[in-house]
Amino acid sequence: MFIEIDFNSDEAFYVQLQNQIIIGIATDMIKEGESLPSVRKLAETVGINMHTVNKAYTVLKQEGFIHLDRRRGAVIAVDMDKARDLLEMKEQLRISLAKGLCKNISREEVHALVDEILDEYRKE
Amino acid sequence: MFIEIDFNSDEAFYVQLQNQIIIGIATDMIKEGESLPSVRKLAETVGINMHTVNKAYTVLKQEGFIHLDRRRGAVIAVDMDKARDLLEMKEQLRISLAKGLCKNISREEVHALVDEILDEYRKE
DNA sequence: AATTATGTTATATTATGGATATAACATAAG
DNA sequence: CTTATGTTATATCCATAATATAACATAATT
Repeated sequence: MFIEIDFNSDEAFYVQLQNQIIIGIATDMIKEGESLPSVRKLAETVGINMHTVNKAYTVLKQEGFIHLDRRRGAVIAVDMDKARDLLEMKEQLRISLAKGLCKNISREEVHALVDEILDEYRKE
Repeated sequence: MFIEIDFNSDEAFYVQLQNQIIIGIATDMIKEGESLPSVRKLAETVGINMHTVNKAYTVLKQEGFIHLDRRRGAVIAVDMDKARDLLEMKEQLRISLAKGLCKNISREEVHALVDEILDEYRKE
């Protein structure tokens, strides 16, 4: 299992789960159609409460990354809607780019950073 | 004053202040060397408590956007350290780009989004 | 010199959200 | 029939956000 909780982080446990699962999907460590462990199993293996895992799964479902059904568990099923997804990413980038502008980070440097990160994800 | 609190937002008041001030700096609405209102004045004009403004200012100081001194108030003074600032932005971009990968947003589309946002900031 | 405004610190209270602990339920799998 | 599953329901504990007062030292103003 590629999921691990940092108990010293100030990030909420359920957010850590979310992010690691999303990175897992992005890097093909877990693929469309495959299942995540049950809420109880994952809770046990990473050492946190069942309800915390359940919350992460619920949010991931709402954001269109997984589909929950009783037979197959938490199945990776990415919901796509280009217009909506682009708008969402735009919102997420706004503050970071404003900070970058303040700090004199150029457009080219941002592009380079984006390429770096995408390359890292593609190689893993 | 370009700062306004959305009392219905789920974002913390002090985070709203932070972000709006950062955007204010990025868009040159407030320039290096100029001062923000005192914690008490800003608190009164936007309708929140003094300590909430103080927290926002304290965080902005720690992140290197303003400098607090007793004579001139909260002065815009952006601290730059390219290596550190680039690393910080990289961390901030990681999750958003992972989400984008899951949703099949291409490198070119991300670059276009970045350009869009930067253009918006530059025109204001 | 006295007053005012400032950032700063301290304490206390309330509300909200994160995390945990049990428990129970309907349903699907074994 | 038993087990495991997602789901729902309470309840408690703790940290954080926000507010309310209060006080203090220092700088600016009068």
